[in-house]
Formats: sequence, C-alpha cells, structure tokens
Amino acid sequence: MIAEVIIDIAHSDVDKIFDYACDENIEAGMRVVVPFARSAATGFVMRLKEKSDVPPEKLKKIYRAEEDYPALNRECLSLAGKLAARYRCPMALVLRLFLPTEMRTGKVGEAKRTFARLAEEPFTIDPRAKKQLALAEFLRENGKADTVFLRERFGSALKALTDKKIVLLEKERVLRDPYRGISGERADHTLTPAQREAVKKIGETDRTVCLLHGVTGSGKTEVYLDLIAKQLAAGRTAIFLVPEISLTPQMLSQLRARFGPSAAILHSGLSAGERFDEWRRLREGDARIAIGARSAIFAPVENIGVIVIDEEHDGSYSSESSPRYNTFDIALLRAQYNRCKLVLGSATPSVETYKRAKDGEFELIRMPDRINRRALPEVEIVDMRREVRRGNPSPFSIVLREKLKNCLDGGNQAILFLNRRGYSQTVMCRDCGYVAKCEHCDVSLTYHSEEDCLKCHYCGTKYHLLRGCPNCGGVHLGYVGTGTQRVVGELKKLFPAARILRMDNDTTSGKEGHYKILKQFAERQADVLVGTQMVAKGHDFPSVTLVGILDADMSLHFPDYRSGERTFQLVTQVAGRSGRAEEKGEVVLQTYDPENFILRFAAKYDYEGFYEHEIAMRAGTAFPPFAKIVRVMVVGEDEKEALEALKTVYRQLEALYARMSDKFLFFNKMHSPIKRIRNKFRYQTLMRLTDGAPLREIYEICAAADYKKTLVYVEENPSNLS
DNA sequence: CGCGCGCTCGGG
DNA sequence: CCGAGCGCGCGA
Repeated sequence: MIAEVIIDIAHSDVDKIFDYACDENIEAGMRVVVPFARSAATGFVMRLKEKSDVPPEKLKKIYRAEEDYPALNRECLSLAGKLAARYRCPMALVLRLFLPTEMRTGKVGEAKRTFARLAEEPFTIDPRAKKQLALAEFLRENGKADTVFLRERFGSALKALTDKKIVLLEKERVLRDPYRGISGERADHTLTPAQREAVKKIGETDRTVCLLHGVTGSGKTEVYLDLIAKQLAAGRTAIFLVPEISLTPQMLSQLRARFGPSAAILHSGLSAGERFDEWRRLREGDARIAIGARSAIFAPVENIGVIVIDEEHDGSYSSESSPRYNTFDIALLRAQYNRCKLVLGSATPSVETYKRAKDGEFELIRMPDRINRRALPEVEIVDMRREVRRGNPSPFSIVLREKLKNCLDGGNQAILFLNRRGYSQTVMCRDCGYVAKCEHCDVSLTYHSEEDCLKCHYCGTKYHLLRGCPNCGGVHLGYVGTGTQRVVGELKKLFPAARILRMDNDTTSGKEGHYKILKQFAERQADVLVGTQMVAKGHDFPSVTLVGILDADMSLHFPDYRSGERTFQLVTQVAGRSGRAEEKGEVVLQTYDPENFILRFAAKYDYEGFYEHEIAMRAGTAFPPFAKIVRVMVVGEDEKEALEALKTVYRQLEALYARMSDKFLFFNKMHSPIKRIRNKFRYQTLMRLTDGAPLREIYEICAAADYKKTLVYVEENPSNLS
C-alpha cells in the first residue's frame, strides 16, 4: 500500500503530499513516523492508494504508526483541505488544530495530584483564622483531599497551614477526572412554552443555521441543553461553544449535573493531561458532547446532531493568530458535513448575523420575554457635560454618587464598569461632548503622542491638534480615558468604609485571576467591583443592585466600525448584571453624548431599533456587511527589510488598485510606521472592497512576499485597527 | 590554496 | 523546517 503523507512541519516549502510505502496496519488519519530528509519526522496519513507515481528507488517505507488508532477522523481529513485553501496556510497547521497540543509535543504528563492531609502532631490554630479552622475541620473529617479543590474552597488558608507544617502535602498517582469536586444539583428540565416553541422551530426549519435572539434571562441555555439532550438520545453527538469566560464553575456544575460523564468540558483550567484525556474520551466516543471555547469546534466527535454557539457576537470566536479562522465558518462546514443544525444564540447578535437572519439565510427565532416576566433593570442616562458645567470633575456624577450611597447603605453590592482600552485615546470637548472625527471615514480620531497629532486609523489622514472645540468653541478639550486605578482612588475618598475590588488586566494575573476576583465578589468579600469589560460576563451576583457605566463614550468612540455594535452589546450585557434576585436593579450610564442613538436604544433594550439605525448607517457609509475591510500587515524586526517588504507589496497593491479602482471603495496611503511593539515594526495598508473585488490577488501578492524576518499577512474585517 | 558562512535546494 | 552542497571572500 501507498500512503499519502503530510509532514508535520508548518512551512510552505514542505506543504505537499509525500508518498510512502506502508503495510496493512496503516489507516487514513493516523499519525506516522517516516524517514524524511536525513532524519525522522511525524506526518499525517491523508489517504491510502494502490500505486505511486514516485520512482520506486525514491519511495521509502513508513517506520511506524504513532498511535494504534487514527487521530484524525474522516470528517477532519475532508475539512482540512478546504480550510488550508481558505485560510491560505500549510496543511500541517490546519491538521494541528484538530489535535490536543500535548499529543504533538510528545509526552502527556503523568497523572499526578497533590493531596493534603493533617499532620499527626498536635497543633493550634489562631481562633481568628476562620478559614484555616474550617480547612482543618474539613481534613479531619475527610482524611485527605485534593489541593486544587482545597485552594478553590479555602483560598490561602491552605498555604498558611502547610507553611506551619500543620498540613502535609503528598503526591499520588490518580486517574484524571477534571470534574473532581464539582457536583451539580439536579434541576427541573421542564421547558417554558416559549422555550418549547423555540425548540420546535429549530426542529422544523429546513435552514442549517438558526439564530436564537433572546433577551437576557429569556432562558436560551435551556433551549440549547434540550436540543443537545435530544440529539444524544438519538445516538448523535453535540458541540456546545461558549466564550471562554463563560465557563465559570456554576456553568460547569450545571452541565455536569445535566450530562454527567458524557460531556467533555474543555476549558483553560485543565492541565495538559486532563485536556488530552478529554480529547481521548471524545475520540473514543465515551464522551459525546464537547463543551468549550473557540477551539472546541475542532473536537473529534462523529455523527454530530447539533452545534451551538452561545453569545454568537463575542469577539473571542475569531482567531487572532494564524490560521485566522472564524469559528462560525468552521461550524458551518461541520454542520453541512454532518447534516445537522447550527444554532447561534445571543441577546445582542452581531449586525452581520442579524442581517443574514433577516434576509432569510438563517432561521430567526425570537424569545422576547424573560422567563419570570420580571422587568430588565432601568437604565438612566446621565449627561456628563452638565456635571462638568456644575463643576464636578470627578468620574462619578451626582446621580451615581447618590445611588451608590443608597446601594451600600442598603447592604447591597455595586459594579462600576469602565472601558479603559489602554493606549487608544480620543479627544473630546468636555463642554459639548464633541469628538474629533475623520472627514472621510466617520470614525473617531486617535491621539498619537510620538507625532503629537490626531490620526484616523482607517485612512491614515493626520490632523492638527485642536485648540478649541469646532462645535461650541469651548476650550475644555481633554483626552478621554480614566483608568480603573483612579476610579478606585476617588471611590475610597467618597466611601471610606466600602470594600473595593479592582479587576482589570493589571490586577488579574493568569487565567485563574479573574475567577478569583469574581469569586471574592460573589462571596461578598467586597461591596464594589471596579473593572473593565471582563466584569461584564460570567458570574451572576444576586446582591448587585447597581451598575454604573462610567464612560460609555470610550467604547462608542473606539476607532472601529463596530464600535456602535460593541457599545450596544456592552451596555446590554453590563446592565444585565444588575438586579438578579428580588431587588430591582438600577443602571446609571454616564456619557458626554446623551443624545446618541446607540446609547438611547441600549438604555431601552431596543435591539431592533439599534439594528435598523446601525444597518442604515453601514449601508450609507459602505462598511461591512456591505463592503469588506481588508488590512495588509507587514511586521518585522528589521526595519530595513520590513520597509523593503512594504514597498514591494504596496507597489503591487497600488497597481491592482489602479487597474480595478471601481472595486475599491477606499485605498489608503498609510505607509509610515504605526508603532513599534516589542521592537517589531508594524506597517499596514487598509482597503475597503466591494463584492467581486480581487481578494485572491491581494492574498497572492502577500503570499509572494517571502522575507526571512518579515511577516506579510492579510486580515479581513479586523477588529482592532490600532 | 583552504575553509567559512550564507543562500538555495531537496526531501517521497 | 533542516541539512547538504557549493559559491565566493579573505588570510598565509
């Protein structure tokens, strides 16, 4: 037999089929070890055939199979070719997506765990250390326990006691089970009439893709779980995708309770070994639901009955590094291959998805009511211009300050949200809320300190700094963007007794970081949580009755065509954090632009109104989904070479533009460095294209630009233009 | 004349 | 990706 093999080296030079002789034990999809160049290499058997065109003296024999089963199933082999072509990357890179990294990088670590037990010797614990006492009590009752579980439950008390030698640690080999310590309570799975209706519609439509547009609290999750349970009962499998941050312990225990060990939950908290074991369980068919973030779309399940993408609009579904795949695209391919439904769910669908649903391409299912019919929290828009006029320079409006006081006095919790997205600063008039925008692009300008000017991130046009406001003549121009740190400082001055937690990229180290802070807050170890958008997702906090959005403008004026969409999603999501339990929630939305349509619609939870407004604007200004934004990036350490690459690429792109200028709505002239990140020079060329534009040629120009130390790549509708 | 490094090419 | 093969540049 002859095996067609792709060598597992991600480089275009070796991105081709190599034929090898093999015997009967080799199957398509297996990983194999083969002689390659003057050494051994791993490869993937793509196909078996009878004879080869390679001269017999060149043909070599496969050494051995890496595993005794095919790591890649038939679907994956069939998909890989399509994906490699679509994302213009080596086949090996695509194939790797389907495997747990542990498998390629060799050893899967020995399954060892650290257990803790009490020392034999008598001891005393400070009676004030409640956690330590509780931990000691727990160990006395249970003998020994896993340290991961103990840390989760007792926090730093474990370290305190081990340091004092009261608790001893020992390693032990165990069978890996990532669900240890997670037990969920059985819940009632009776669906509401609205949920039943949604399930029915999804079952009946002949469309592959269904968009479930349900307001916060409408019970979309039960719909997903019901769909999944039905498919499992029918002997099929399922994939359930959620944004990474949504895999909170609560969510995990809910899923665990519902599906038991037939669910493989892939989240960032798993160790390498656990991850591999979960993958194996799916591959073997022992687990039949794959639950996880973006990468779980590559789960090795067969005979898929349904694929669910929850929070469809979430940015984490598109990959930021090569191959820059879009989860939806892969999900659609898999749904088509398996002839099953792809269900997208969101309270705030992305504009593009919603348009496709309204145009009839996707089945649109609405769930407009909350389960208990409880009203959504009321959103009050506060005009920050008036605060400035009244001489209030603090980040808190008078209204917010009062509500905060009431909230804390009533023994409730509050969340203060601000959108400090780092470097990007916008100039705004504090008297009238005017924001400097580009004359050609309708996108706000960004301040660049190196050149001391304002720049449009879309077309590269530079503008002088403003001395006064062109709108009202005011002189109180400022750079918008207050940090969380300052907010916490001001808050402490206002409410010295309040316990404040801060959550942003600086305070949360590692992936466990957020959970820790959110958990502390959920356990009411603090009264106020101040943070960036990461506070918006995940946990439910029953005692939160007030949410303050301090600077809705920051997100609104982010230099990106999706900023309006993002802001709407953000406000909706953040507002949903308020008033979960008996008490009615309140939301205060501070802005310098209280007339803004997006904010008005968001405050009324009017998605439909927002959508109509937004889509009309996108049509008018020819932004996606009516056009495609294409960015060509040139990134390199060596400035000379990067510049050289840029010149070459740019010249060809310009020629293309000259030839087909009718297909380009826009072609920018930016050829100066945007910035240096970790000593890498980054240059970009932005284009806006209509349908039928020469996208392929653009990709080819970039693929042809092969430089040693400079990377040239294309991005479609990139999300961050700085 | 000899070897060193940089570029090009092949790998089944 | 990685090593082999080889071209030309410099020192004795």
